[in-house]
Amino acid sequence: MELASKYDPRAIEEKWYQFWLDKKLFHSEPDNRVPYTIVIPPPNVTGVLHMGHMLNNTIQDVLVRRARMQGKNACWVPGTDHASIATEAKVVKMLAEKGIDKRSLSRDEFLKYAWEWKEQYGGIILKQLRKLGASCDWDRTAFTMDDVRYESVIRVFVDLYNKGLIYRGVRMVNWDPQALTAVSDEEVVYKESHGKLFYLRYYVADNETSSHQDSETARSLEVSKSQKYIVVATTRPETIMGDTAVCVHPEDERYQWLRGKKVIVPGVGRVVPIIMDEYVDREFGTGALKITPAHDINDYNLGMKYGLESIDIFNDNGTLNEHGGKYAGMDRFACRKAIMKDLEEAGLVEKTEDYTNKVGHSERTDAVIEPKLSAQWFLKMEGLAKKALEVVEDDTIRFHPAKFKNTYRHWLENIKDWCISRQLWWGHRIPAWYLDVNGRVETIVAHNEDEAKKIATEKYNYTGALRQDEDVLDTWFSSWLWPISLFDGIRNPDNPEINYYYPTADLITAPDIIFFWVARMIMAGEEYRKDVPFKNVYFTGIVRDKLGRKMSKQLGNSPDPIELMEKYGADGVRMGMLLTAPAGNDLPFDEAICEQGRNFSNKLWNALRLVSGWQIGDAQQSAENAVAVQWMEQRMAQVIEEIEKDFDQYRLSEALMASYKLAWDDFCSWYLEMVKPAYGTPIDRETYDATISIFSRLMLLLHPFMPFVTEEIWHALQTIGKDDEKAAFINANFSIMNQHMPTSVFYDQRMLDEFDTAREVIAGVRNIRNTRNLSPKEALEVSFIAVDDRYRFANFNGIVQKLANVSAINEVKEKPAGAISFMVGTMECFVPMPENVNKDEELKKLQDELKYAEGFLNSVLKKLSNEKFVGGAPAAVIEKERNKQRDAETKIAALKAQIAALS
RNA sequence: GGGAGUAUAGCUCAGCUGGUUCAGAGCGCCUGCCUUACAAGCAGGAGGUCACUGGUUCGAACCCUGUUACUCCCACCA
Repeated sequence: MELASKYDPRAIEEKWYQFWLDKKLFHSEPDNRVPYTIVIPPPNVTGVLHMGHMLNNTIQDVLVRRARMQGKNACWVPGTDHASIATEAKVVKMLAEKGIDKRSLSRDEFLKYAWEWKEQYGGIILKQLRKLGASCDWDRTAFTMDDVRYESVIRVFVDLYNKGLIYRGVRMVNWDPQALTAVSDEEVVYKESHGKLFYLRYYVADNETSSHQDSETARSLEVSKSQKYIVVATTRPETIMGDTAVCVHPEDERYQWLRGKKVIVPGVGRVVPIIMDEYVDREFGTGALKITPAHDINDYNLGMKYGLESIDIFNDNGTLNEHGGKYAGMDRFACRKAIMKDLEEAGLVEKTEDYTNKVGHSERTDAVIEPKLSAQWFLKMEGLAKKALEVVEDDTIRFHPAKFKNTYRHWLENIKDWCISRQLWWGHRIPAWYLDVNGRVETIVAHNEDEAKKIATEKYNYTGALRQDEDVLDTWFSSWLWPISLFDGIRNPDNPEINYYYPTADLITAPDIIFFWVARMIMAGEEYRKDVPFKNVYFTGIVRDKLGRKMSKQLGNSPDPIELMEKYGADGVRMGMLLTAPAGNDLPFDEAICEQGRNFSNKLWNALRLVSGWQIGDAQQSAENAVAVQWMEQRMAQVIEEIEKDFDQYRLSEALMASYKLAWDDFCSWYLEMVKPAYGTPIDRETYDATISIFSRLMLLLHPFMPFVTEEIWHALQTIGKDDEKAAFINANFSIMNQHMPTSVFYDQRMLDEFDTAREVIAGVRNIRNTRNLSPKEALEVSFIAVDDRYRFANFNGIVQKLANVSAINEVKEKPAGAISFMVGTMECFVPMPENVNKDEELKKLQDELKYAEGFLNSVLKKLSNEKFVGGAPAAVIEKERNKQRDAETKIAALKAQIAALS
């Protein structure tokens, strides 16, 4: 059968993926083999594949495929994440486009829309992963909100609550007054904004009784201009209604006189204490800070520390509430203007400056974020963090690259309790119910409403309606259970699956979620399995564009992965990504590198074309071919050893590069050229079989990286020249996927060294041809003087003759007259060519070489004459230096002789 | 502001325990080739003061000091 000269991945990739699915080759069930488990970092259920996924999943697939071929029971579990914030935002937007306001819907109505959305768009990304060749066990596909996972989350919440690790508390959240929801820190974007810095006078209240006076009296005090005051700088004068203290640095000499005093909030008349705390930056403004505990996170912390009152002056929509006094009902920004006007008039403003600072805006609505106190659920971190840190510190879990240990440690040592509630509807609703008993609100945490009702009856003798908490859990509160919940290890902690597959082997993820996800999975693992969730964490880099910018939708600098795969083939794109992606390094993505991958597929394809065209003759194997096969075997064993080492250290790009060079350079450029029969002549059976075998094993080595082209070629090689057996072979489930990965074996280093010499001789001859414009068809002669057995290459004589088109190779004692020379180690090689020798050129070349050799010898001699070196360096090192000396001396003598002969 | 990291060829990176002729690889570039598998190819070649500075050592790309530049993470200044 004729093969096209260009490899076309499209049909081939589709064919084999379907084949693998049909034969259920990705499916895993517990058995006697060693398990190798990877759980996918679940992408957002409504997301689409981007370059980050491509990288991440390619790496997972490489590891899984390799493990499978190593005879392990490989199981890669796919799934998606409900991604509460992102998904809810998308649904809200979709509804808005239809003219539906989320606030007009009931929770159930909204969730119905959300589920519809999920059914429609959910899982697109998993389909896309198939194009990439991902060998996931699709039968196990999970979703963080499917029944098993939902129930697992609820159980864990109840369990942790009962253990006293979950509590409800008040915390400052980022409030979006437009969307009327709290948003996470990640959804706040800080923007430079030009505002003003207002300097306000806070008069000292001398009369101690003034703190109990009504505001009328206070206001009359305030107009008494004879009194002293302190000036406070603020960007947000509208919040002074919530001021409950003024803070200065305890060592600030300017304000020592205020120690223990009280001041009057301008325009408000409230008398508040002066407090002293080192938090204050003396350099900023006037070194005095007004404290508004309800509306600033730092003020809130100081308020807690000094037991200050917290006065919330805003409504949820950003207008002032009843605490705003005359400004009540006014928008916060309108209020800012109004209040400044009033203060100016009252003479309470010292000055106003232009000021640029960063103001948090909501990523979604662009509204200015208002810090707001609200009740939230928290998970205590202390005990969990301690264990999670230990297992990484003692290398029970290894990070690749290890530098991320530092980041991890730093975070865990400064960890705060985890706020696990979110004011959203899409997610796992918090299983807490409230009831009023004798005017008090009681909380019941239960697995479901029925259980809650039962508890209400038993504990409080209450049979009325229960009110469930409106919030849902942070998305990470389900993903942290992922390695356990995927195998139902929360609900059924002793089931055969969890016992077999857990702990998983490797986790492949991006470093930006080391805290959100990695650390928390480790905590959950320790808490619910008393064991780590994985043994290695491979941190991928971030995919950037050529200019080093992060890929993003806004910039439009992200190529569409599907289009890329159509252009270069999935194998080409996989290889392109892996070649530039050492662990933990950012990856400046350039389409050109996928081209390299495509070219490589094509190279392999053409090697198949070559081999499949060979006719087999009756001749005995020639000595040259026998040597070629032997050498290729040695070389392959050597590279396999390298590859194994690379994989052990998770250096995937190095492993791929080594395989690439083995296939392209050693196999195609050298080996195939060595054994390739002349046009029209057959090849001997022995060499042919060896070539098929080597080629096949090469495909095995490459298969984890380039699954499609290797399966195609491997199949072709097994059935080459046996068209009638092809169908049966395919039906028999034979796949490269379940072949055994070649392992390293002993190899003969001397043979490899000898070939290197031969290769240099070949290169030397080719170079002479090249520089002198000699046709490759014109056979040349080579002679050499070998003073050192290390540089003999007798076994490769025939090969040198074939590849360099040399008619004869002679060992000589003296340099032949009229020859061009070159050196390989200490061996002098000559190509007799009297008519072509340019004496001056030759002389210059030789003299340059001599100069270098002499310089080199000098440095070696210097070392060897240094007593401290001879005394201090290891014997092996000294021996090496002696060898260098001998080699250099030999070479210098040879060069001098040549120079003498020429001149 | 706190923490971590990086700096080697035009680009992206290796260089492991300081010691081979150590200054490497891939891509790119240059030259010559449509040589019966492959121009998505073949052969050959040029490219670097290992950021800078001082030190340790018989010996430094590698260890230490400082400087500079960049990157990332965390916190965020009224």
